[in-house]
Amino acid sequence: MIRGIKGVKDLLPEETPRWRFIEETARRWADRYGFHEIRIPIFEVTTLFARSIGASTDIVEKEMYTFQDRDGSSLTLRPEGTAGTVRAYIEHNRAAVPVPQKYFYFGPMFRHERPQAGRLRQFHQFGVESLGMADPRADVEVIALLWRILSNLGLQGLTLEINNLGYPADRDSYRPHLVTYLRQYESSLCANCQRRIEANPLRVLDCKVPECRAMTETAPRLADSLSEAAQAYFTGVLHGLDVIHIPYSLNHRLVRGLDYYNLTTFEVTATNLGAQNAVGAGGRYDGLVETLSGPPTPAIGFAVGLERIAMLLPESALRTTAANVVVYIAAFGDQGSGVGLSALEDLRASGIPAVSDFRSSTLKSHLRQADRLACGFTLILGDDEVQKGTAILRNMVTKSQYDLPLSSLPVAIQPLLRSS
RNA sequence: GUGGGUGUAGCUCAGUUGGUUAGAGCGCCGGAUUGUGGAUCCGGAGGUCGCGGGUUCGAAACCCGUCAUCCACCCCA
Repeated sequence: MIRGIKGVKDLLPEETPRWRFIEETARRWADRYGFHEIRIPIFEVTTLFARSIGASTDIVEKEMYTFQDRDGSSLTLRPEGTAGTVRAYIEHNRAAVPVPQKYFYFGPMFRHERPQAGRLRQFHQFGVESLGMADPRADVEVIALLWRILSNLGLQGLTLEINNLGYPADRDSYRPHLVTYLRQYESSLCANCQRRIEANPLRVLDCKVPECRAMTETAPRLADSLSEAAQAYFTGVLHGLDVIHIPYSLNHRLVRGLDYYNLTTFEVTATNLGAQNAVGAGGRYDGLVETLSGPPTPAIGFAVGLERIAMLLPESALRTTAANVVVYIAAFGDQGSGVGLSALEDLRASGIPAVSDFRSSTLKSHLRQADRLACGFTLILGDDEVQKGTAILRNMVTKSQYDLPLSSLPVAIQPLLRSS
């Protein structure tokens, strides 16, 4: 048996309704906030990701699906959506379009990680990117959209955490202070964090090991090294969130894993998600467009993990939207089978959903299938009916039956379906 | 990449210190009802015990290896 690839899942028909519900909700809110859909390729030139995400990040160092094209160039399955979106923004000179460029996207992302609860190798994200506006209200707009979508889906136990990473210059002046502090207590940090002191000291703040947490509790804070401009900007964002009543909590430890973030960063976490508890996250990335050789462009965005949302989505959220009435065609016998095929087609042509199971040859098995398929009505069509030029419509709930003329089936059936 | 758990029927799982023919519930098929579904009753089908080796008179069980899967570390959505 050929199996699917490790960490890559099939979504069977039983689960696609909840995915459609999530996608439709996200689309609806994105539309209300003035974001427009963009569809970008699932693979790009490798250097795009290396330059945007950061060459020393885990994603780029050991998690990308990279392969050689036939001409020898290096391509990579996208591990996230921002890089490609920004590439498209630059390539199509969207900076010249005189309105804010606000995009959203859906799609699969690929990272070679060890699968576990809430983590797959092919997973799906919904994300938005707001390009061109260096205004705290743009941050508020993006965060509000994220919060509205998750709240509207009925997800419970969510927390919005937010932090200010400041400008690159702020972090440059802060980093030596932090490193000096960490060096003092190097021996009591976990092995990982000892390595991080050189590679990425800010990530030590995000470590979950209790000893490291205790150590960093009294570490110098980035917040104290921030420039006035960065502090003023962040104050503007928080004020905006207050004004529109989006609940948040400050988390000075919140450091994102991608290099391109600055100023506002945020993350929504959920209880009941296991170890991978981030549902969605994002932040401002004012330098990225320039890094990729585009014009200076402020920007902010987020991405949410659709698998994680699907895990959290309460069953009650999938309110059974009054399903279409489906007619089951129970056609059997030499003549009934043939007439049944045209009855199916006639109903469908007039907009009535109709199904049948062609394996069934007796009325009994047909009715059983109609029941399993939860069809509201069954059209019984055997040789006797064909002789009389009629068909019997059975209401599967009330069990009442009506004789209908075969010659005008769709017309005769309509009012009976509606009255149910 | 590292660590741990679990692999027995379509599904969820039992299976005694190693001992006859490997079980249950649900599901499936058929009959009671030869043209009327769900409920009930009766009957039936369905298993290379993940795979490969080893120990043993004898292995689903013990040992080694391997694969798959889940969870955690790490990392992240």
